Amino acid sequence: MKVFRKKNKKLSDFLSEDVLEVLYAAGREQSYDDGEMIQQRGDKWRGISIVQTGEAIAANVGRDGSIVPSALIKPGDTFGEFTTFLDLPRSHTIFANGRTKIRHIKRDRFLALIEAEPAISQAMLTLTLERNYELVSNLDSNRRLSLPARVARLLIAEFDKTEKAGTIVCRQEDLAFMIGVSRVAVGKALDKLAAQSLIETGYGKIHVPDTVALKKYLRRQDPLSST
Amino acid sequence: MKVFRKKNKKLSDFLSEDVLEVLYAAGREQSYDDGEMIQQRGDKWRGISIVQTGEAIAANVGRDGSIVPSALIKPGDTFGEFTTFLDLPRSHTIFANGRTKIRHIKRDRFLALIEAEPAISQAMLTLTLERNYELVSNLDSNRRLSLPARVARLLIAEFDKTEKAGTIVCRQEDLAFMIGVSRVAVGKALDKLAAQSLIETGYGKIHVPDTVALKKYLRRQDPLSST
DNA sequence: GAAAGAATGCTAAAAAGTTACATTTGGTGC
DNA sequence: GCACCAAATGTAACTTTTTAGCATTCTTTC
Repeated sequence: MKVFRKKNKKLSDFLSEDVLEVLYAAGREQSYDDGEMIQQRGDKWRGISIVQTGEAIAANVGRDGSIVPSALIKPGDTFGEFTTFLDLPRSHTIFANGRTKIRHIKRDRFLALIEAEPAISQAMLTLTLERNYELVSNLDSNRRLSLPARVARLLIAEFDKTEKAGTIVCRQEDLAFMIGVSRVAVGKALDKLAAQSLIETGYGKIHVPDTVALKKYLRRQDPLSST
Repeated sequence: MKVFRKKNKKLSDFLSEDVLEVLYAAGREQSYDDGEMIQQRGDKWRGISIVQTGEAIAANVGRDGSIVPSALIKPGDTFGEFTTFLDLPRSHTIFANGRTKIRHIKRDRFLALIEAEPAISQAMLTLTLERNYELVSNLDSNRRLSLPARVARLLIAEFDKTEKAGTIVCRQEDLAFMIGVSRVAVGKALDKLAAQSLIETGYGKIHVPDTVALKKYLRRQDPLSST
């Protein structure tokens, strides 16, 4: 399964080298083999973890026992905030995707650290607000927009602002998962977009001949959209 | 329209009297009459606002121009975080609901303040993470659960943990709005719950004779649910 | 206690989404 | 290059939800 790249900012974008070093020094680095479990949903271990090299996949177990990946965690990304600040157990099971090194910082140690270095909690606050905003605007779009528009929104997000055209390599099933509907529904939505020549579908890929036109289409559907 | 109460924590739950005083002193108090507009979607004014007395309603403008309330902001609640930390324009239009006093703190002033008082950004971080967690678990439920189960979940959230039974005063339309479906669909879902004697519907109210039974029903539908 | 307004109930048709199964596509080994 | 297999997409029947209209029931108020 393809997990779409998150283009989000990271802690390291907000912290100076000095602070980062202090932060890293507070943790214990651990290596994981490809596929190895890093944490399990429900685990009580509390603290912040930072991916150093490699990547990890956060997943949930579906009702039928199948494993449903939900996010790709890349170098510089953190997880464990809920356990550290909200006293909640781990909400996802996380696996290493390829050989991966992760730095774990114990809760108490981390809390002491942000006491000493206020920049850390401010950086985390900014990141969390960003994520929050993203969640809210997704929720909002999903309410107001038709499925073709939501698909268009997702496709647009995969392009950099300046790209005029391009091909996205992904299966319809991946899009379906991200949006939270069935593959068939996505297929129909893609048909509708294709009927307006906004996209061209292929086997395992989708070509967008004119990103500007697609954005214009989305704006027509969603006047409030600022994206 | 009834807007469901948020039972969330507030900044004041995390900050000492001293810090709170400093925070309040940094702002300028402003009074609003009932219905007066406090901010408008798109406004560029940056800073944090804290409700002191009264309450405010955050709303969005629907596609048809109708005003759709989306949250009730109560004393102690804050808004404006996105504008302060993410450089985004105001995402909602906010009206005073009854005579309301609000303390506005300018962005630069606020940033200087959290530099001096790290406890503030840490408190905000905790609050934001909490909200984040709520959003994620909602998103998740909505994906996996049938409509009756989602309705049940919403009803359960209205009770305190200890309450064994009770009546919720709300229109089906309010439930529909919160879940994001039509009133008719909610009506049918309520019928299904009523058929299992989990609830009793009334005019503008819903009675839950046994919250434990309702929770049990929800858990049956959603094994992952911890709520 | 009648009238007006508010909320729910009901119906039917259309739209959107799901499930299960069929077909097409692209790679692999020979 | 061809036969085959797995992966990805397409199709069709079915279910859920929406929309929209009107009917009914409940509450408040005069």
